Amino acid sequence: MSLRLVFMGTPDFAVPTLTELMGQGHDIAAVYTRPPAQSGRGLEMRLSPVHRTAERFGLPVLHPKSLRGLPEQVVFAAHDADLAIVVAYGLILPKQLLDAPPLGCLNLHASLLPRWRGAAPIQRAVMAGDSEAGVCVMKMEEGLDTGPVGMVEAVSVHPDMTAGELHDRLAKLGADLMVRAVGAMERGSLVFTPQPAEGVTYAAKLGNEDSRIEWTRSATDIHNQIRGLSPFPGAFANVDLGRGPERLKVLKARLGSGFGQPGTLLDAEGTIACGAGSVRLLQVQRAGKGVMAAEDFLRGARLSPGDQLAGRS
RNA sequence: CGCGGGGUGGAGCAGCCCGGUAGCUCGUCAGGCUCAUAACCUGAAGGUCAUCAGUUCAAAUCUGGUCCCCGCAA
Repeated sequence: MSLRLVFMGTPDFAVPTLTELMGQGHDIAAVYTRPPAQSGRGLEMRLSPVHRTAERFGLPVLHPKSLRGLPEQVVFAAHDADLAIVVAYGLILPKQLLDAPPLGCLNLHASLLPRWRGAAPIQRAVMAGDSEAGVCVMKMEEGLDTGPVGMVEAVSVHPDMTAGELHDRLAKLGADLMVRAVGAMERGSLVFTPQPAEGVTYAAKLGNEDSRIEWTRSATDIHNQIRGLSPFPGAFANVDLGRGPERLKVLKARLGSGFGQPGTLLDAEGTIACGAGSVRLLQVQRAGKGVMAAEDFLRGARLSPGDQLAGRS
């Protein structure tokens, strides 16, 4: 009545799927995740979210650095799984491994394929201002997110929705979708449809420059950038409050109504002029400080309408 | 020991370098003005300046320890 699975995943996004599959009573032979790494303040070794979840369930956890080597493939084959479930794992699966389970490998991807193949589909979708997003379950092949799609679920994206909100929504929806897909797989009733050749886009990994706010861009672009990067890693602007440039993360904003010289504070409510239009800050965070409402920031920063965020000059 | 910022009335900050009456912008409460108000005027309450120890006649301010929060980097 249940399948023998191998689960492969790393970040928070993958956790609900693992939890749901457990809840369905599937036999999870092993959980693969990225190896613990030094991260965070103090560079402590940290386990991935999936790693911690798997340990809580008492599941065996494997975290090889790579799956290319023959020994790893032998270990993988020895799990004798019917099917492998891959959700934001972060390692490339070589062909031998993809072919190992009788039912193959299913991947949960957070976009409406073929749009946004790749590393950061949720953020890229929001940053691009997409009004629709979703999750897909596809059968994995060698190419990057190119496999035929078995199930899709779409959601509309509200104009002020953040990537974080969409992420949580899709993680839950995706978990549900994957459970249904696995069930259908078990009954042999899951039909895969090749991805259309049209409409392919790639969601490149987020780089440092992606999070810098350039006030000369249009208000819409900036607003999309802000919500696409919220709450992590956060879009930021360099501001000068009299002690040299410092980082101001903008976690939440909405489109404003004024206009003016890009980068100028227009009113006491925190409206900043952009290249076209303006955005009104709602929630910000100064370097070293906690998240605060824009009005609190303005009070402490002693800025007044007409000031340039980046400083005089 | 990766680099760095910070903990000051309910909120956000200043004061610290050059020790000696607790300040600013708000919020709260009371009263006033007003047809009315989130506006304006007047007044009030509210702080062991994270914590422990040290230096000193005197510490928010200098020194050392501890706890907590956060930015960068990864």
